[in-house]
Amino acid sequence: MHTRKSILKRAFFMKAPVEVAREMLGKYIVHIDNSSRISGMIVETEAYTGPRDKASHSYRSKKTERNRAMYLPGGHIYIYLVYGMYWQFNITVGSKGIPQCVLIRAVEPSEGIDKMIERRKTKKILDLASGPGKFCQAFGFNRMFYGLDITKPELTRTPSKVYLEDRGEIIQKGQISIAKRIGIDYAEEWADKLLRFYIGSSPYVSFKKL
DNA sequence: GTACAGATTGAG
DNA sequence: TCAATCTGTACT
Repeated sequence: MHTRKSILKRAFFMKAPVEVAREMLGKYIVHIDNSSRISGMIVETEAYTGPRDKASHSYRSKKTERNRAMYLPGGHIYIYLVYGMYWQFNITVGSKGIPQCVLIRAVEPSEGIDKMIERRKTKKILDLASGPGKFCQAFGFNRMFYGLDITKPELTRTPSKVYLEDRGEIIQKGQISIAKRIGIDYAEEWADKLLRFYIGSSPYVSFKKL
């Protein structure tokens, strides 16, 4: 059977964060630059649902120099530094002016594994992208990617192209595990909401158990 | 201006 | 268990 690869378009991201977070599982994130082509299957995501969400940088519609990309239409990159050293890669979701996004927390490496090993300084495939900071390091994502539109890679003027691709992987509903988000204990009642999604059988997720 | 916590990670 | 180290916020 033949499956066609297709780049995910704007419409894919113009939905509720929870819906997009679930549908991103099984999709491939691709980064092409001058020297390499890197890709992997997304196996873990988190939804950040907007101004009411106490865990979100856009809680109470806050707008700062750091988070202004959250207000872009669905399909743009919101990337920021945490703990002074690790990048976190989000994709905006929904309409312009509504600050929602999905965080990519873990990826199963596919193409460019040698390059990932070089950047991550480990040969353990399970450690290459099994966490949001690890994933960014493996893929070479940093502030240069801030605000890029991943639905129009052909228009990108930077040397790098980034997009999500559907390669025909089917993730059944029963394969998706749901849990609390990681590292947001300060978010009171929002800390307990089940907004993390991952492929339960994947060894490439950031935490092996709940 | 100072102080401090954070959507994490790897070493000890 | 802890420290690395940048950004935003709440103070002085």
